[in-house]
Formats: sequence, structure tokens, C-alpha cells
Amino acid sequence: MARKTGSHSDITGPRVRAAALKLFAAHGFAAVSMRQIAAEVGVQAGALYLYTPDKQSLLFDLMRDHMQDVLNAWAAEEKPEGPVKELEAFSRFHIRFHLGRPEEVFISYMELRNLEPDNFEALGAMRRTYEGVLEDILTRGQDEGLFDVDDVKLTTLALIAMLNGVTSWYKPDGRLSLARVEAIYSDMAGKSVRMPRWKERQRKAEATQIA
Amino acid sequence: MARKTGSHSDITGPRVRAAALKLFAAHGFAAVSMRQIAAEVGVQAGALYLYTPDKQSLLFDLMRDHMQDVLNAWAAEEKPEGPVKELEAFSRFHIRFHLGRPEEVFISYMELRNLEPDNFEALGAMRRTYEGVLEDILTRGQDEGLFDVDDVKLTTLALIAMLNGVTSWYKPDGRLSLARVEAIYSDMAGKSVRMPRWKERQRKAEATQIA
DNA sequence: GGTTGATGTGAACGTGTGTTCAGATAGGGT
DNA sequence: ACCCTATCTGAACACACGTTCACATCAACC
Repeated sequence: MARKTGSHSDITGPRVRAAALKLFAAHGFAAVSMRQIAAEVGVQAGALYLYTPDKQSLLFDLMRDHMQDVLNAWAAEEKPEGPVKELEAFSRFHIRFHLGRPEEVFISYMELRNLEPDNFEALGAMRRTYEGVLEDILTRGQDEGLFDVDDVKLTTLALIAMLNGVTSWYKPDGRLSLARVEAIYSDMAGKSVRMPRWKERQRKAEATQIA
Repeated sequence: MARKTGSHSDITGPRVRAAALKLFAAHGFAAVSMRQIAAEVGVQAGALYLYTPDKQSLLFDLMRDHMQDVLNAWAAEEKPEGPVKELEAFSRFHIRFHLGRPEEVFISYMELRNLEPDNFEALGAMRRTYEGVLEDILTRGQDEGLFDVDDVKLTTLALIAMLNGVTSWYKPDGRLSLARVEAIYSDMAGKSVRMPRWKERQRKAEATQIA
């Protein structure tokens, strides 16, 4: 029976998660104690266990929810037609989404090794799903002769690494606006995989020659 | 007076560092105890303090030595002429060097936040020096009209992030050889910044038109 | 207005932490 | 043969850890 007034559980619960997010991102999962999290919330350590079964779950829930958010947000995104524009849309989406959640991103890529095996596997599956989106775009672009990609899997990982790197230096009040960063990254991503014009011409020339 | 036979300090010292490297890379600095390191070496925890003043120094020394190795190795590398070939040489060097030291690389980019302020600053300076190498190549290429880079600093960080990403998935016995990975990455890096031919032609056309 | 149940306290449990240090050990120098 | 000293042990220090639990508090309901 949920209380209406005076019930703190609706408030404290999210605050616990917010505190954990902030502290894990700043100092690392292993370096943060339950007492520090409790202090950030303004509560005693024991009270945390009303909102999480243990410290590990606190970490995993943050990571899982974040990955789910990414996947949902991409699913809701409007997709343009053709691999070239899709790649640009993906790059822009990735940069925009990740810059809006620097702490979640940081945790999701830094604390993987602190997950227990089952949780690690579950999160790995979600990550592979997301990478699959990019891999699919590259594959179709390659098939249509629009991209010149040596190895799709490797290129996928290289691009994701590049795009993720943005979170390690971007400051909202920095020199470059979000829009500019978004543009530069998506441009670099596009250029790094697109079929060069001379190669395209050569390909067409060979095709007509054979025919 | 150093012993010749039976002296273990020449042996135990490096073993302590090797154990710390291995364990820090596998589980993270904060999650590894001095007793675990000692056990890996086959010694009691107290003995470690004959080789390091404290745990923090153990981490910092590993990171500083690694960065110094990178800088030295690049200094010793033979450099080709021209920004385009220099960029390729840098990319290939970076991939090759980093894939040969996965643990050092992992630590150097994951454990920065566990460094005390002074150590953090010292390592940051070394990292900026290394990034300066790439930044310099891009700047010169841009000046010579060979590269089409929107923002040199941002592009530097994006490329470094992409190249570093390789360490998070590469397995020596995997599908792709080191040489192939090296080639693909340096190719992507080059394409992502190089001036497109059509833009180059346009630039030259405008130049003659003005003259 | 007394009862109930959600919410939180504060102390305690057992274990582990980084670090120190008196003492054991054993090989090299004389 | 003896001493010296580099090397290491094993116990101890004070403190922090994640987690549990008996108990307090207090708003909402009958």
C-alpha cells in the first residue's frame, strides 16, 4: 500500500541510483563504498538495502538501464534512406545521445570487468545488439558499393571506439558546440568508410569493360 | 653492496611490477590488494614495501614508464616525408606498439582517475606530448592542403580514441593478423582526414581563377 | 486513536585493507 | 668461522568494507 504523503521511497530510490551513478563515474565502482553513497543521499548505509539487494545490483541496474535507453532511443529515431545517410544519422545520434549522458557512458565502458559473469554476459549481449546496428549499415553500404570497408566487424569496432572517445574530453561549456562536434565526427566516420570516387569510377569502368 | 648470487632483489623487483601490471589490468587498481600482488609473486605482503613506497607508486611507476616507452619508441622510429605518409607511419606505429603491450595500455587509460593529483598531472603532460605528435602532423597536413580537417584538436582526439580502441578487442590468435589490423586502421585514419580529390581540384580551380 | 507497515537508524558482524616493524634467515665478504 | 646486511616473514595496527538486524519513527488507514 503506497503512501501518498510522507512516503520517501519514491524519492529516495531514485536518489540512491543518482548518487551511485555520480560516484561510480567519478571514482570507479570498486573505489566507492556503500557508506559514501549513503552519505551522498543523506541516509545511513543500512537504508540502501531497502532499494537494492547489494552493491553489484546497483552497478548492473545502472548499466542495463542505460543500454536499454540507447537501444530504445535508436529504435525511436527517424531513419533516412540509404546506407550513407544512415551512417551519418547513426553517428550523429550516437554523439548526441552519449554526450547527454556522460556518466552512464563512462560507467558502461569502464566497469564491465566489475560485473559478475552473468551480468557481464547480459550486458555484452545488449552491446552486441547495438554494434549490430552499425555493422548492418556498413554491410549494406558495402554490398551496394557505397562503402569501401576491408573488414566490417573491425570497422564497426573502430568507429564505435572513435565515437565513444568523445565522452572522455567533451565539456558542455567548452570551445566547440554539440552541433559542431556532431558534424565533425559524423563527417570523419563517413569519410573513413566511403568509397572513393576514383575507385568507384574504376569499378564502373571495369564493369562496362567486362560487359 | 649488491650480491651476485642468491640476491633476489634483482628478480623480485621486476616480478612485483609484473604482478601488479597483470592484476591491475585484469581487475582494476582499486580492486586489487597488496596481498594479492604478494601472493602472485610468492611472497608476503610486507616484502612488497622493499620495492615500492606504497601502492600508489606502484601504479604510477607502471603508467609513467609506459608513457616514457611510447615516447622513446616513437622518437626512435624512422619517419617518412610528408604529412600523409607521416600519418600512416604514426597510425601503424601506434597500433603495433599498443597491441604489443595491451596491459600497460589498458591501465594507462583506465586508471587515470586513481592517480593522486600530482601524478595525474605528470601523466597528463606526457599524454599531451604524445597527442602533440599527431596534432602536429595534422596541422602541417592541413597547412599544405593535403588534409581536410575541421578542428585539429578534436580530430587528434578522435583518431587517438579510434586507434586505442583496438586494444579492447584484439586477440593475438584471432581472425585478423596484426599486419592486417595495422593496415586497416591506418587506412581508415588516412581517409578520415585526407582532402578529397574533388575538393582539391575545386581549391586549385579557385586559386587560378583569383590569379 | 490505536494499529499497521513502510522507512530509516545505529550498532554490530566477520573480513579485508594498506602499512609498519621486530625478528628470522641465509648468503657474501673478510 | 664469524659477522654483516639484504631479504623476507608473520604478526600487529587502526581503520574501512559490505551486509544484517533489532529497534525507533511516523504517516496512513480502520
